[in-house]
Amino acid sequence: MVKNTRNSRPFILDRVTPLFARLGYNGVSMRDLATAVGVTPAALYYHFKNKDELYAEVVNRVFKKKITDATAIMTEDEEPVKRLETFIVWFVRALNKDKDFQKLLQWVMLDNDPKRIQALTTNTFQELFCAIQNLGESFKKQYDPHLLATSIIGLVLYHFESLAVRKKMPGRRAQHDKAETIARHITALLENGLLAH
Amino acid sequence: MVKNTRNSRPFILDRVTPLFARLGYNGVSMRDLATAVGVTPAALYYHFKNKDELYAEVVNRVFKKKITDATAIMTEDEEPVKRLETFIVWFVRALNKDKDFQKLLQWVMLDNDPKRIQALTTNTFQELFCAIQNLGESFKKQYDPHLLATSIIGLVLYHFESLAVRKKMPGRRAQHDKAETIARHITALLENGLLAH
DNA sequence: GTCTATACACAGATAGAC
DNA sequence: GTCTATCTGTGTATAGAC
Repeated sequence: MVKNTRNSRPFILDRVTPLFARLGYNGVSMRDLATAVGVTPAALYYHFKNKDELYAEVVNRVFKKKITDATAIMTEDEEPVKRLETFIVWFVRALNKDKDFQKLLQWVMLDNDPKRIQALTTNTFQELFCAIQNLGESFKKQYDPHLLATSIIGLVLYHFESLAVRKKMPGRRAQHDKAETIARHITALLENGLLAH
Repeated sequence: MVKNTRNSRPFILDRVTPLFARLGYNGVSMRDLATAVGVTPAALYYHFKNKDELYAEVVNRVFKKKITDATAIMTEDEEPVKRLETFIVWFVRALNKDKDFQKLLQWVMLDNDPKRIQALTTNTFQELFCAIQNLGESFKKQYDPHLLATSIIGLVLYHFESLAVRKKMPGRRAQHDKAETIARHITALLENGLLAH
């Protein structure tokens, strides 16, 4: 029987996600998290076995829906160029809108636990990565699919990963933050390259 | 007067760098670091004011020389295409060879301290970033220099940031780890794009 | 210059009252 | 379902012996 629906699992995850996203697993304590939820640490342990499980649920919840959406886009029955463009626009928008998603993606890449990496890869990323690889193959034989998929993802991601540093750079303008501007730049560069005439 | 030269500052930094690189600032304790050096925590506090200073020195030392080398390459008196290619080869090789450099670069991007970000940006990254921006401008007017510089860096970096996850992906081959292969792929993609005929 | 010993705050986690 | 109280380990950091 639920005594206080405000503090059930989804509510806790909502409150806790931004903290993990900003400071990482080792950057926050159960006390910090409890404070953010508005309860005591003991209450957290009623709902989640330990800190690890809480973190895993946060990451899972944030990624699951996004990746499903993305995979749907990638397997649509469109011509390759169109599919690539749709994906880039979706990816840029998702990263721009959901900062927690973007940050957690960054933290997850630095994780050292082989089990967590394995789980995340096979359960979450694999399907999308393969879809991007397949898309890449439909362009030209000259590019290795694995390397091409990596390049595409990195090209998009880094515009957000580097934000804190780039903000301090000379030549920086407000328009560089707009999702549409970034998406258009990436698409053009990826399709035409630097030396197109 | 130096009693034990084995444990002076450079020696400590050497021993401590891989730990910070692998686990991040919050992932290691002064006890861990002292053990890696082969001394007690108290000895560490004789050489460094606190953990913050130790970390700052590690990051600074690892980045300083690399960035100087890179900036030299970027300001050489060569034609743009050649300069870009040289830079990419250098960058890929540096990331491939020095895993600590690569990992610290990743950790630094997740730092939340405005002071540390500011210091690192102006003292370390700015010069190189501007050089890449300038190089980008010599290609075509159609690409925004700031966005283009970001794209080039991200294109290279992500091949290394994503390594742990990509290792578990189907379609992965040993050649994808070779610096030359990665550099050639990135250069080709960047210059010609996906739709070149 | 490095040690032993230790202070003291804070970490994750649990027991048991309500 | 959430609390108070608390255990135990580990965190950063220092004092003072050698």
